[in-house]
Amino acid sequence: MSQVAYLSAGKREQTKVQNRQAILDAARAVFAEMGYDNVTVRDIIRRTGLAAGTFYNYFKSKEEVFAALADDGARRFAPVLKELRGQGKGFEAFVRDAIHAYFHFLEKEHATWAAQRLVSEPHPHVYGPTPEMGAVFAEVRAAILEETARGGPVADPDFLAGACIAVAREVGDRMLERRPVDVEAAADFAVSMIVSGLRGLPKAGG
Amino acid sequence: MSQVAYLSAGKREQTKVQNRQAILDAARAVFAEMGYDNVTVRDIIRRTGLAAGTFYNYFKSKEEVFAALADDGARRFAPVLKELRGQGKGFEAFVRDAIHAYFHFLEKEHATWAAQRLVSEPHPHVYGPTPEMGAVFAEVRAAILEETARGGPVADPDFLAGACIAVAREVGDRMLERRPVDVEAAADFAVSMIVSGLRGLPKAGG
Amino acid sequence: MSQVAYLSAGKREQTKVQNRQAILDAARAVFAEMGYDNVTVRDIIRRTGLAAGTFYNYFKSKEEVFAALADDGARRFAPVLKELRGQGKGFEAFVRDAIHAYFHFLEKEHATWAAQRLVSEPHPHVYGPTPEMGAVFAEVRAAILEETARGGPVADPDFLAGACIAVAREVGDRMLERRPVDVEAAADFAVSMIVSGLRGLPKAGG
Amino acid sequence: MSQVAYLSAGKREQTKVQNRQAILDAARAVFAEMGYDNVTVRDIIRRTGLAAGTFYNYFKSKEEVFAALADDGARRFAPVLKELRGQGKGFEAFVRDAIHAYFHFLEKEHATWAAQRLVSEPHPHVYGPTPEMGAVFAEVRAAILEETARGGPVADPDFLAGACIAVAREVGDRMLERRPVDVEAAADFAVSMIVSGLRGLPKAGG
DNA sequence: AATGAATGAGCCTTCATTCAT
DNA sequence: AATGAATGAAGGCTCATTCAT
Repeated sequence: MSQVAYLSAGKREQTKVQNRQAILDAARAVFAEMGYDNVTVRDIIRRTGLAAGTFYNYFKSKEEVFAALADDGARRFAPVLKELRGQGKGFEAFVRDAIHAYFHFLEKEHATWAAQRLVSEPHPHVYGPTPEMGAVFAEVRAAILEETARGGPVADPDFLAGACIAVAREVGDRMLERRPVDVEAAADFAVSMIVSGLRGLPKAGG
Repeated sequence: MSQVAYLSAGKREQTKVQNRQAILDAARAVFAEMGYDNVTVRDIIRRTGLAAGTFYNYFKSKEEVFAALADDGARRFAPVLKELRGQGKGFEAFVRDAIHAYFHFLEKEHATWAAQRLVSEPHPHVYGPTPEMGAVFAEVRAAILEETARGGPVADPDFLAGACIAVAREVGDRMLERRPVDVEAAADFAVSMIVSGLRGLPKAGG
Repeated sequence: MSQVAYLSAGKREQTKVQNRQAILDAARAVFAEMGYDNVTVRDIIRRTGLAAGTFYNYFKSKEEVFAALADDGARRFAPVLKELRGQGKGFEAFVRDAIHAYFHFLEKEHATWAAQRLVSEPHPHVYGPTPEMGAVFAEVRAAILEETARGGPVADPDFLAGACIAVAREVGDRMLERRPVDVEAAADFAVSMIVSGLRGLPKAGG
Repeated sequence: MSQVAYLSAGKREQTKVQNRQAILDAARAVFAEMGYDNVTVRDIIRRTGLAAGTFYNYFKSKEEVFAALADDGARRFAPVLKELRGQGKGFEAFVRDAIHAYFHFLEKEHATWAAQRLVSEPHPHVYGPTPEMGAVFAEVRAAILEETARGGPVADPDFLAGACIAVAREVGDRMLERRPVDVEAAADFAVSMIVSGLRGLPKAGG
């Protein structure tokens, strides 16, 4: 029994992992299509082809799937940001790199998300959170605050972080909606807006 | 009943208008308290004290109430923007005035809205649309695009409008969450971010 | 509108009362047939022919229906017991009259209940509480305790009340299961068991 | 595995018996704690630590476990009753001995059961069957009928057996709920009620 | 045999919507 | 028009049972 344990861990375990992933994938898709609030557990499970009850073998609730997705996104994007921060290239370079990294991340990982706004037209859903965004935003915000602490603009940090995030998010969203997706152009625009915007704010000690 | 019909708007008419307004008011309140997605028609009518069926004499659905609220907001805010545009004080002045007008509007009309994000904490709702915002945004966006057309930055207009709106929205939201609500500070910040950001973008013919 | 209020209170109210009664009747029947624990709200509502949701217009839960039935039973039987107590005919006479009253009550009001044990054969349900019984038992118990306090047997009052109730209940149940239902014979038996049993217990001051 | 098959009951056999017993023990415990009706198969197997599917290697359903427990109880209590019957000490002595034996059995075997009614307070569960009780009652009833046949009271045997059983059951239940558990007092009370009660009934040929 | 994930029926409950009054 | 009870479609969730491993 245990002599093959170092292999793929048996068919059962494999299926289990696959199912879990299937649920996560389905959840991501329906969250994107219908917006978190409008999604039901049944919507998620229906898309997987699994039985209704199976969902509850993996997650206790919609919230838990969402959290898992967010963790997932954070786990994958956080290292990138951390490395950028460690490079010590200065504030504007960091913003530039972070935005580019984020936009590339968005594009690579979630090309499918563009559907979100289009599909949800009939109901007044405007900004649906996507799980990874929440996680990513938290990271970006932390990074920005940290940079701010190092002699950056002294404007209200919450307003600042919020505004930067809002711009990146907004432009990133729109980027994904377009065909073809032009990451460079979108990132350049966002960087320009943010960097210029920051320059206009009062500096510490200035 | 009809013996008083010689008045300008018989009692029926009066009640009709009042009921409609009661529903709108209740809807605005519960949208603010629970977030659009979580509101049920029952929540709305329960707050009016009217009977369930009465709702359907005025609106076909929650969506329709939302749209009506948005219209309402637009109707009240649009004239303000229009006047600002007509003053011909130049681009940056317009942005400044528009932002201030919007933030004051937010504060005056909807001081109660600040509750929205706080109460919805337990679930990952991030950006809840509020009806007036949709309408206001549409106005602001149109105004910005118009200004852009007059020799403003040539950056992608969708990105630009989106980014400006996003900043105003984000900062405005955060402003409402604070105690005390400091409209001037928030507006100054938003104006600074946007105006500086715009300056960094390439000008037409530049 | 109000000029007919002294009449049957309008068709709406009438239907409402009828529906409520239909649910109570259905509940009584299925409680009897399947035992309280095994009954689902759907079992109840299914038997009424009403829609599933309608149940919740009248009761919040199975428990509430049960309580309503119990109240009902108590309301109808309590006066009878009270009168018996007031007659001051002495202890044994009271027991005799109470048992007879109870058995007649059982028979008149709930001849349909006999189904209970027979139908529930497949599952090990032994003693299902029936709503009225709970109420009636509470009354009988109180009456017995009161009598006990007047110089009756000094045996443990809980044991005593429990035993009397158990005998009445048991014999009453069996009586209902038989065809024809012979109230007199059953009541005589129960009275005899209880009265003789009581005589064997030590008296106060004896 | 089979290399130890020369033992009286190979390991498999051993485990098989142990698992069966584990399920029975767990079932008894949860029946006592939550009441038969509220117990799910999952509750039972969860307590054993076995896998869900394993349950079905031993029993087809909750009902079957219940029956097995009842058999078990019967198997252990029946010999006691049989011996009492064989002693030929007369009717009342038999009743006395049987009641005492039953109450002692209750106390020894199931001291833990007292929880049953207390924990199930919130719902109107009144008399939950416990497996052994069913078996024991069957035995007691048979014994009583047999004694009745030997010149005892000629009252309706079903009423009589039912009433005796009901008294024993009721008082036994209440006994278990008390602290400390006083078997003698409870048994004396029950015996007194039953014996006196029987004396009041018409004798055969009397 | 034991395992434990998958299944899907079924329960409770809420809700938008209809419609007789 | 206003009323508010009835309706029935979902949705969340649990559970007995099966079955591949």
